[in-house]
Amino acid sequence: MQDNLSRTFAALADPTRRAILAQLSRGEATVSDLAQPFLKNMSLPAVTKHLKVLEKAGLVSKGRHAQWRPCTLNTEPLRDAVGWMEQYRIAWEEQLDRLDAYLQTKTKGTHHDL
Amino acid sequence: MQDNLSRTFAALADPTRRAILAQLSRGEATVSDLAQPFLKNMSLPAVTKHLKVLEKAGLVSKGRHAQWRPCTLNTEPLRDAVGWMEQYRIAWEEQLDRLDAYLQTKTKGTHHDL
DNA sequence: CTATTATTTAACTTAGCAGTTAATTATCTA
DNA sequence: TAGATAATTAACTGCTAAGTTAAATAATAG
Repeated sequence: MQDNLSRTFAALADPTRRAILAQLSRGEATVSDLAQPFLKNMSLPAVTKHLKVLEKAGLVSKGRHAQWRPCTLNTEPLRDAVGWMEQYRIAWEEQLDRLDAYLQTKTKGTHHDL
Repeated sequence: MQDNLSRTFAALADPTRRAILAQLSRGEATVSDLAQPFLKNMSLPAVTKHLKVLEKAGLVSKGRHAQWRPCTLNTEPLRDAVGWMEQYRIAWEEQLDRLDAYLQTKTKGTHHDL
């Protein structure tokens, strides 16, 4: 996976990783804090691996404090991803307009107007 | 890959597929239209597969016109993806604020103010 | 029916991801 | 130093994704 944008989207393409980011958006957390909600379903090394994917995408930074590794959210890649999607805003607003127009012509011929 | 959001992000995690979407945002195109920019680097079946990934994510719809399959962009999954990211807007605006504050304290002590 | 164009499917290879358990490293505390 | 806690690394498995070439299907045109 060559480029940053691909790495970011790939990192987001997993519900566990998205949940980790959601948790980090509420503040710093250690690896075991982050792992705790998942330990019924997966092992700690699995969470470590997910964090590594998020780190490589630049979405998470890991610090050191004694034996803990406090993690923080880094939003810059998210901004880049949204930025890439913004280029489609025109296209999707057109689609909403078409839907709008369609719904209007649809109601025009029925008894539901008014 | 269970859920729609994961499928959408996974579909976006490839530069070829993003380029296909970019082309479709400029209007309807057939499979060979879409494939043409890539045929130096990959085969036509490879493009067919990429399109299938985009279809399964709901990002592309394929019609029929004689032997051609005209493809169109479907932006709804993109809206969902942006919607998911919006929940981090608060977090990332805080980051911008912190950066801002940092830059201000940094300039305060230098000769660069004014 | 045959040939041509557009696209897909089949069968296969290669590589990487997500998970596991067991062992290792890092750090603090007694 | 020994033991406990936090986290990572190693080695392995199973699955899926991305690409290939060759064959099959869909539709048109002669």
